[in-house]
Amino acid sequence: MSEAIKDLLKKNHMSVTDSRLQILDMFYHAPGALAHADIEKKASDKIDRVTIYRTLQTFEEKGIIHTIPTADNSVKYALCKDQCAEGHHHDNHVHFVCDKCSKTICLDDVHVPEVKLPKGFQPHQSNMVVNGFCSDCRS
Amino acid sequence: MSEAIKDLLKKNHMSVTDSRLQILDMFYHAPGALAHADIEKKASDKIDRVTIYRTLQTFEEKGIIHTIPTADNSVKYALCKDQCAEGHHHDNHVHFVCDKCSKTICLDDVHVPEVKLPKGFQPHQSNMVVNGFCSDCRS
DNA sequence: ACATATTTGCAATTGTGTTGCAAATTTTAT
DNA sequence: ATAAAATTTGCAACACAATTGCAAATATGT
Repeated sequence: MSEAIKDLLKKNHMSVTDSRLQILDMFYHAPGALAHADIEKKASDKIDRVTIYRTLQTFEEKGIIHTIPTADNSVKYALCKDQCAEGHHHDNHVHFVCDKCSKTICLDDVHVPEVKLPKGFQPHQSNMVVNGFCSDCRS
Repeated sequence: MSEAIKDLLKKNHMSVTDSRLQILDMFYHAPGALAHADIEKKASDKIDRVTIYRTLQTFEEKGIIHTIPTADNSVKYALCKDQCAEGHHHDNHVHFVCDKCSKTICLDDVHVPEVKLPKGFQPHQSNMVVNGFCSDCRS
């Protein structure tokens, strides 16, 4: 099962270690985005807090995961659907945060619409986060 | 000069204090959004860290300022253009963050477009942040 | 299998935000 | 204008999140 994950690490020129395999595996099986705390809790063999921070940072730099700009300023991460270029993300999809179960989901197929900015502004990247009830939680 | 600011405080049933006048004044004269740290630095008569936190929180509850969901998960505040209802914000404008000077600006006239969500998702609120170069910084 | 390079875990440190409480300030009623 | 009541402030202490330096452990390339 973890062969594919190992390959992903190798393809990105990273050493294959237990922590990395375990964390990447979590992302592949998670229902939505993961926060540092989620990973810390779920890790079966305890992984050091610091290692988790460093792993997330490395994954992000390599373009394997991306951070999600939530409205409540908490930090969550999710897999980049298509590999992003190293040091350069290009995922322009909308993110959804459920107000009830607080699951955070990448809507890979919904991409952020363009907006017309006032004169002089030069846009590089747009982020959009929608809050509401997810399909599991709406009554 | 601060008469208008005093009135705003009174209108919202808040005691008129030096810290509040000073902080509100900063917002009225700031070029963009302010972070807690900005206020702490700029305050001429030093205002206690805790007082700043509490003042920002109160202003937000009263609908005088709103938080801005930046992509880097830092917390910034800006004036609500029209008074928001107490405990209920209704500003649906796009925010712009400059990648060079990192000024954060409310684009009051650009409002967040609707997006079509997948089946089952029930949206309540949308936030959009655009990064790029502001009118002062584009070359 | 060994030497080299990378990663990990620990301890210590920094940063951010919160809470309780007494002193100071503001408001309200007189 | 003054005194009592209510609110706000500043300080100390705390809780939690995140970063750094460094030695020990693990992974890689030959």
